[in-house]
Amino acid sequence: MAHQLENGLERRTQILDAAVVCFAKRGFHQTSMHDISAEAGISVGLIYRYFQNKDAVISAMADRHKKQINEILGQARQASGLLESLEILFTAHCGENEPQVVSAFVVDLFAEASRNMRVAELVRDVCETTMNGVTDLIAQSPEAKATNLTPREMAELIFAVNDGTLMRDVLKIGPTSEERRAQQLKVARNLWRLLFKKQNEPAYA
Amino acid sequence: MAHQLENGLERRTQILDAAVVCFAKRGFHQTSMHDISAEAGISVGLIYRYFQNKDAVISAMADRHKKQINEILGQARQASGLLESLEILFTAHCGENEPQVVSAFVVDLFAEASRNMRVAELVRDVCETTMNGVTDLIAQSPEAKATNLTPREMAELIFAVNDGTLMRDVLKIGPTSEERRAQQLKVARNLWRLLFKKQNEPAYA
Amino acid sequence: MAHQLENGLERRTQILDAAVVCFAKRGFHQTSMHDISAEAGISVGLIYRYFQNKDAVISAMADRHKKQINEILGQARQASGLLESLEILFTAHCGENEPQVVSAFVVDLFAEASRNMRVAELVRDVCETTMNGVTDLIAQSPEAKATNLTPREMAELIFAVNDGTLMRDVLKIGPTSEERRAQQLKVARNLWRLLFKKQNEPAYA
Amino acid sequence: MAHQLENGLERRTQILDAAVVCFAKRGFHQTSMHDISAEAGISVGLIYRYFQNKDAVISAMADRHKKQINEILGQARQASGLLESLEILFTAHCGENEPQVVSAFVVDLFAEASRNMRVAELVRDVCETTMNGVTDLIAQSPEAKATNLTPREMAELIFAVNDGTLMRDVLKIGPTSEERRAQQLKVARNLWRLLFKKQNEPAYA
DNA sequence: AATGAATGAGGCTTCATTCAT
DNA sequence: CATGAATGAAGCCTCATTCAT
Repeated sequence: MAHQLENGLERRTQILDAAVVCFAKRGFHQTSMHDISAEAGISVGLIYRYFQNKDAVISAMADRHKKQINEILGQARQASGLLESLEILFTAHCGENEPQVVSAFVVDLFAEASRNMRVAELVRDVCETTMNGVTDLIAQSPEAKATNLTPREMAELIFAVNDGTLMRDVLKIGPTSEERRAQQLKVARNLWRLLFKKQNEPAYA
Repeated sequence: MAHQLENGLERRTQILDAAVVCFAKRGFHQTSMHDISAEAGISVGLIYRYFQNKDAVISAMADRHKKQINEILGQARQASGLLESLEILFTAHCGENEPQVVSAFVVDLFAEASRNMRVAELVRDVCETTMNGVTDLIAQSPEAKATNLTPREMAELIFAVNDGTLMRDVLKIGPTSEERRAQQLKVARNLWRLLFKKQNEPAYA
Repeated sequence: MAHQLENGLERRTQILDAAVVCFAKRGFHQTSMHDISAEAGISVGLIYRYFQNKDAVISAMADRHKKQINEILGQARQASGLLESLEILFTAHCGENEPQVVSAFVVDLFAEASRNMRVAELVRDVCETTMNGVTDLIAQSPEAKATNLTPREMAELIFAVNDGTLMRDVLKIGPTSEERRAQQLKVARNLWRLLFKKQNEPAYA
Repeated sequence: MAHQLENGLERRTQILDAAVVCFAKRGFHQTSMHDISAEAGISVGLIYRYFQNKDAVISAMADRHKKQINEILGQARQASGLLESLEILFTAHCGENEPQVVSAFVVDLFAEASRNMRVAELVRDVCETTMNGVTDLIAQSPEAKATNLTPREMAELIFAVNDGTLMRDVLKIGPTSEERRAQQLKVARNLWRLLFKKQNEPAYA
């Protein structure tokens, strides 16, 4: 029984892993169920044992995305300083080889959210949760500069920059992905520098 | 002949007007040619007289988007101050009744850019052109604060915020669209305030 | 415009003609849309211009069946005597070469009626209309024997026999279809003889 | 071994019991093997241990139907009079709570017979056996009126009415199933009255 | 120039059947 | 004996595209 549940979860994971590859490559609605099954190395029919239909796969992907983001938020909370937290959050979508979050997929997710209520709710929830989490981190941090901005407003700026960077990432501007990521991080850091002192920077400096 | 060209242009415009409505509502790939023809009040076949195929319609949309953004950039350049310029650029996607730029469409456009080279090139071009334009505006402006940031870096931050805001806009968070727009503008202004002095603010203050 | 309507009707008729052949041969649910299109000599997609889906084809078939039966009832009403009327009604489903009503199709129609409300209503309506029609014919006819049966009861018996004969017809019992039909007619006539005098038979005989 | 055969028979019965429920509800070809397994409370695979394939289930159902009808014919033969015999036969398909014969299933069976030789033979056999049985009963009965009809012809009429009634039964005309059954029985009795004297009715009356 | 009927490939989904456990 | 995961063929339906009128 436990074995079956395990198997069920593994299959779902296997399918979602295949799906995210396809979705990132071709988008939700240009990806056929056959594409997913081929990528997963299973038959089409098997997908339907684990997901009611294609929409359910999309919703499950959105759901998994939410969980991944929440995990990353958890990691960010445990970082030793605000800037490190922000870096963890920011870097989520540009991890070395296999980014935990694939920009093309996320942009598609937002596009889908504008038409698919189920997805919209999930994405909204992600946004609110992370926004609140970061607002708290900022509020508890001694590093805020005197900018006349509330922690909430700072968080809003930070996420606007993160999301904008993510959105532009799909354009693949820049020679290599490494350079692109470095460039993106520099932009974000420029904002952080406007908002926060370095952790080890003395307050009076 | 001139008349026919006129007609041709009008037809193309009519079709693209219909297409953007459909694309924003349903996305590129869930919009059928029939949807567009119905929205335009013409027959399906007629679309093929003015566009080679559906992809050509999408490309033409991207092209038109590029022109619209360039127009807005032109307006921004003629504004009397940097902040006004930025506001013109920012407000492009949340004009009162009929926004010149519809967020759901733009997010779809970016999603499409990640798969469609022709679209990717157009969008990249838009980004570079506007980025350069704004960098110039900043460089020529006396309003920059001493932030250790180059005009380019400031422009990067500004566009990251603009795009991030656009992307989140599709989530329709906020009770009314007016309130949503007001909130979005506040976020952007918070960044501008970090970067620039008010136009009439004396330099020595 | 009239031409298009004509065409529309012709196409529908063409499709329904093909459908009834397939339905009689294989049954509603073993007939594929491809079967119908092949029989009609058109493409699958074209069927969907004239019918919303397969169920709509089935419903339309039921509807057409209803109209055909009503036509036959009309002919029966204009016959010169009760027995001739009954013969017209009875013979409807065993016309010489191309029976107006194909027994296998009708049995399927009844089977479908037990699961498909739309079809059930149509079939019920056919039954009631014809039953009422024959009841009237009997009531107005001088040929009824003194059997203590009301016209309605006679009609009920007559239709029970007609339908039972139709149902058994699908078993193809009997060497040739001609002999089968002759045999079926004999059974029906045996009932009629129990109920009615011959038209030219004097009442006192 | 005996135990296994027993088990085998029980399993087959269990499966056929489930199948007839599904078949009556949805028809042969809209019933999936999964439907049957779910109704029987067993796994899909198990059905294939007892039946070669779906067609074999259908054939077995037809076979069982034949046996049930033969049983009913046996009961009818042991009745004390012709009319009672006929009533037993007629009532078979409208037994109080769980009719021994479900009309929707039988109509489907006839529909199937028109395409499936194996089923057709079984149904033909049922028809002939019962027809012969009733012909004999009539021949041996003193209750026949002087109608100039042979026992065979009477049997034909009786079965035509029985089958016709069965076929119409699927339309569920009439408020309650009790009333419907009462009405159906009245129709059949009207025929019987035309053909036979009451059992205790003196011959000279 | 304009229509919309027609095509047919391709996508989503179901389901009979098999087979490893 | 029993399960149910797995397969893949086949069915329904949509839609980009063409073409006769």
